[in-house]
Amino acid sequence: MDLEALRLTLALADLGSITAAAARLGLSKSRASQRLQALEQELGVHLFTRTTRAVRPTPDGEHLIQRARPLLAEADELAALFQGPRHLKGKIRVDLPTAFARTAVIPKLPELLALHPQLELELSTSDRRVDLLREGVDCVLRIGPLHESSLTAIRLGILTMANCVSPAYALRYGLPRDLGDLAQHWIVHYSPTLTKEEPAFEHLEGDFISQLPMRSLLTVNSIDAYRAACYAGLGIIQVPRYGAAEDLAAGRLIEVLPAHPAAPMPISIVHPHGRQVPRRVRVFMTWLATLVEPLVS
Amino acid sequence: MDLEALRLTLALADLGSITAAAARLGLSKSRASQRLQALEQELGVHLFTRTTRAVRPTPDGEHLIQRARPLLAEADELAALFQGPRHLKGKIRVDLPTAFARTAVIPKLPELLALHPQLELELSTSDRRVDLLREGVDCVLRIGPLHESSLTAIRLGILTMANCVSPAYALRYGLPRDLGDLAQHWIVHYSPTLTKEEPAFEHLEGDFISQLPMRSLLTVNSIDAYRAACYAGLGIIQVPRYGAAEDLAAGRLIEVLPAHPAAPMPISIVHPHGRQVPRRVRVFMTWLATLVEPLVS
DNA sequence: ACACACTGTCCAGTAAAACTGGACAATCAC
DNA sequence: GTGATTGTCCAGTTTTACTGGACAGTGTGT
Repeated sequence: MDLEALRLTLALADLGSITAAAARLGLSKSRASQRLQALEQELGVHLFTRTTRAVRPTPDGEHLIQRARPLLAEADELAALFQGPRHLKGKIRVDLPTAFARTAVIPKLPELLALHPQLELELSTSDRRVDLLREGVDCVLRIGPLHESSLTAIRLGILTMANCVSPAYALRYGLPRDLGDLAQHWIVHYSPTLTKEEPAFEHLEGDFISQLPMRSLLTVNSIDAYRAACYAGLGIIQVPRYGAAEDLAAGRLIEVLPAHPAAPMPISIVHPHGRQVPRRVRVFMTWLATLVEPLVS
Repeated sequence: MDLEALRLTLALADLGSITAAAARLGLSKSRASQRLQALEQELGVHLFTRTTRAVRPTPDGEHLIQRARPLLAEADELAALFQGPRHLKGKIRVDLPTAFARTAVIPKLPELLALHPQLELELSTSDRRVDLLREGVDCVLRIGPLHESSLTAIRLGILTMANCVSPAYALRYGLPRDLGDLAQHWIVHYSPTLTKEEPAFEHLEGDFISQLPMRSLLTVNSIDAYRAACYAGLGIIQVPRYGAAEDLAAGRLIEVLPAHPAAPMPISIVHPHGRQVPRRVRVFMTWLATLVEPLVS
């Protein structure tokens, strides 16, 4: 069963003539007749009684028509979803992780805004969980595991992790050679909610995630503070490799225990719109995804 | 946009692999790849980010998937409507005009019931309006104009009319030669509701319907009484030609004023089921329609 | 009553897809 | 590294979609 056949059926019901229906759909009346017969044979029922003067639906035809009409309307709407005006307009409210916004998104923003001059963007950066619905945000980029909710999540990929220390730290404490050395080392404790979790070194043990408890000098709840603590030589941090790559190359950070990275972090877009996503938001999300793509494995 | 492409999209989303999706749909992976690219080009967006190891939907792809899923489910349901078990079973309650049931339907019933041994038919015959919903009737055949309502009506065609008298009438009053003669004649007054309408001779005046008031000896509210009155020589009756054909041929009735027939009567099936018509009812309606077909113009 | 215009169907041939199998570079597992 | 597997590309082949014209049947207009 194909949509074109249904379209023909509806045109036929509306116009009451194969010739007219064929003309509306832009095909020859021979073909229209053929397709109708093919559909009837496929379904095993007669859909229209045909005299030379009128084409009238049978009861079966009538039922097909009644159910096909909303179906086709929905299909057309779906097709129309992806073609609209060339330029976007309106306001989009977005929330991004601080570091990611600064390094990956904001530098590319001028291109997007130049493409869509009527677009207004309201970009907040935070690492805390944002109540999308309450704050009226259109979409957020989330790094880390997702908590299931009524929101729609789209996984963009995963970020591989790296364990890093600063040269100042290496000078004072040395570099760990294996997991056993970690008992003599310090980790910077990242705890978004500042709750009671114990500081630990997370690493992959085959396919499983292990937590190795460690000493910690400092607990922080923001990514910026996390990295700043590392620069200051306060301990090991575990961060996405993409964000550390530049610092590693420049020698501002040193990777340790490369054989024991933390579990890779999923990176996702989350949005509160159900399936009726405004076009401008959809396009923005697509654009965001293209920015993320080169960073993920 | 075609349903198969959407089906591929869904399979792709479920399985995360072009090879696997192609296998599920029973086509080569080359073709699956081609079709995906064709769809992406048609919509003008990338639907999946493809690495050699994983195929993941983009935000656009995710939206398409979410909306395509119910669409396809509905399409499948629609296709399934017309194929079911070969035999029908269950009870069908039908109401037919008395004369039509006796002459056209009941003689053919054995064939239908032989075809579907599990089918129970409850056939009531009446000419009054039946409250389908209250009485739990599955469908009725209605001859005459329809009153719009919440019920679904399917027009099967129109019945051409004939004006008839009995030989007894002709003997006593003679035959009218033209409309002017009717002042000297009698008509049998058919009034389903026995209300205050005046007896009249209905006839076509070009494309318009004219009512010519006439004298009447008797008013009846059932088709059987209507015809009986005519046989008894009480006046002219206006009936569908198909029902009178046999009597006319046998000389039991005589056609008068053949150039001035009453307005042709639409004949329709009316049923209270919305768009969810049980299969047995649908098949019965189709069967009924095939019976009606040779009788209508 | 007659020719006429027009209906839907049938029947060739033709153009256009749908589809396939195999080759290929890229990538992950071992 | 090596091998298996991924998605894509590229030929050729099969299948289908489609067309124009012929046809019988049927209302319309004169």
